[in-house]
Amino acid sequence: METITENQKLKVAKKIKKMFGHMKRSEMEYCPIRDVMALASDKWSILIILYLGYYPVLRFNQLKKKVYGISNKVLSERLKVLESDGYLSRTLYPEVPIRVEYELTDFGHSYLQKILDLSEWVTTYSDQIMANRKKYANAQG
Amino acid sequence: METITENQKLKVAKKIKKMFGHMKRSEMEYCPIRDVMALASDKWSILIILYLGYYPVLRFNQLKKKVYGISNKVLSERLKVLESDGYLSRTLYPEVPIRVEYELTDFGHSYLQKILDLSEWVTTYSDQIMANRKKYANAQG
DNA sequence: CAGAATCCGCGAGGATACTG
DNA sequence: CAGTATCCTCGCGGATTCTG
Repeated sequence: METITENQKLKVAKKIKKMFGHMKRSEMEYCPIRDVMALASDKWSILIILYLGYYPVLRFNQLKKKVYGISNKVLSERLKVLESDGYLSRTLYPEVPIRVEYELTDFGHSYLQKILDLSEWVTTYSDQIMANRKKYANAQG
Repeated sequence: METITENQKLKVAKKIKKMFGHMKRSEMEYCPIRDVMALASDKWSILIILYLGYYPVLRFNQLKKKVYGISNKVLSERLKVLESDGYLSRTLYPEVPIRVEYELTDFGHSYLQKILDLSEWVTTYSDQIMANRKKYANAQG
């Protein structure tokens, strides 16, 4: 683990102040950043976005198979939210039977890249985290 | 919104394959990345980490005041998890009355920087997301 | 096929009181 | 002061059935 200098810590503090400093404590509850993140950072949404990043376009039931274990209800809910926020597009083909295709928007792709960045970071440190967890568990008995 | 090229999309797909391709679908449920993320990306944990990034060291009740609205139970739970995973350190001073201080580890600082990166991205696009949301809501009636 | 509707369980999280 | 211990509720998410 590379050590973080005092200077870097100061920079971070400054950045936090810039980003959140203008907010009152009671407003932090409704912080737009958390609001935005909350809707697209849950377990199912991330999986949906990952699969749509891997397979360019997927239909409802295809997604349901890929996103192992998700229910109809939750899948359609998440898709609505993700469409509403602009992460993906929904295209309906009025054939018989009906066909609906989902794919990431440019915005969705942009988000996906951020997620992958974070995932890489997590991957780098996950062993260390697991070790920490074990050590802590043993220390607690 | 800058357009994303087909080439970039391919790169992303490749990266996804590299990171997740070796996993079976049923294993995605227990993906270590999601496991790690889940514990440190919830609403309260992020606030705790943010405040500890801004104030170098805080005691239990100080945190409780800063992290507006959190309950005793949840705060102590989150602190345990975050300590267990190595994001922060807990130092107990056996005075009377007792004193306990929390502060970020280097690892926690590293995570904080990732969070801030993501926040900056969200900030850049939050207006657009809100606009999308409104447009979608109106379209649905 | 792509969802909507309904019902239900359970577990995270809140409020409060208590303790070393 | 720094947390436990309890109790309770409320809403997410799962399973199933139904429909255009």
